[in-house]
Amino acid sequence: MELEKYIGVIVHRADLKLNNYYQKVVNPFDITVDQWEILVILWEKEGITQKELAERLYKDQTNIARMLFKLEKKGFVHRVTHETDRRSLRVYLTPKGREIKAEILAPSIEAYKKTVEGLSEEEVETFRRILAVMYNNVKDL
Amino acid sequence: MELEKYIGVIVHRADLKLNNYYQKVVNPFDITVDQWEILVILWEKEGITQKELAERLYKDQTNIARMLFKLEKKGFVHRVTHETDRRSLRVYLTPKGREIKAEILAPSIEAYKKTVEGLSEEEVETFRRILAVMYNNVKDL
DNA sequence: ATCATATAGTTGCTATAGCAACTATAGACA
DNA sequence: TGTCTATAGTTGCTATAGCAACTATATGAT
Repeated sequence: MELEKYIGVIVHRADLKLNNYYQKVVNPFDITVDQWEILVILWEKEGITQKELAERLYKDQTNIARMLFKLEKKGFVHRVTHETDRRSLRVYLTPKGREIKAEILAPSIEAYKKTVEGLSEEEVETFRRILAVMYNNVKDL
Repeated sequence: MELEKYIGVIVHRADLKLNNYYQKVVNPFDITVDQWEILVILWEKEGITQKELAERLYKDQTNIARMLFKLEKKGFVHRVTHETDRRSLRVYLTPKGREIKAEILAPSIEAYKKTVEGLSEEEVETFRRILAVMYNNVKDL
């Protein structure tokens, strides 16, 4: 069977190119794409714990911790021990972390538009639906 | 804009899950998914150089070299200096590398079937087409 | 033949992914 | 109170990704 027939192979290749492009979009803000994902969640709601952040982003708690460490070092977030559960850390944005929200929106939307260029809304919706089916097909295997 | 609206985000999540599943499929053979990709190419044609392998797989030559080093260490391939261009290395399979070809085929096809379960052939084709459009949209940006 | 440039591959660095082992704290229960 | 178990987070390890700098060899122009 040819390599390109495997869904995982072509999705992986697309993922790399997409990530590459999105990285260029967020580069001017001195963050990585994954760090940007964290910020998107925090712009919506601050004070959540690392564990909640990991669940929300479907990412490993280990890596969320490391990404937050880098974001903290760069001055975008700070972490505070949870008042009633001293095992947990609540994550908050710094002024610097809040500032870039507005600046990054336009280039983000632009990136989305460029990604789906030449496709109808129906096609994009179809794509989302089929991708979700595949995701659910393999997620617990 | 919501995080899940971004194509890169959902494709990335799907990619991770797919890779995770495929890794479990090839685990019994003591290889990683990316090492399997290299073997698939070599099963079709041996003696190609690292550079050709990288181009064929759309991967970084640096990483191909490192993966080949691991495959060589595990005894699946061996590398021979090109006869007329001593900068190049030709990659060949060892008997061990050739052997697993037949064994790995059935589980691979099974994995493909599980991935596209519940989808018609038309839907899978549509998915491939749209993914290709998105890939081409961002590949040179 | 010589010299400049291009190419194949390697090394080193930083990023995320994911797993196992570990620390510290919480919570339940005798 | 003391103990057992569950949970939040960290550390260490190995994998790929991608970029820059480097070595060695090849090639083209003069």
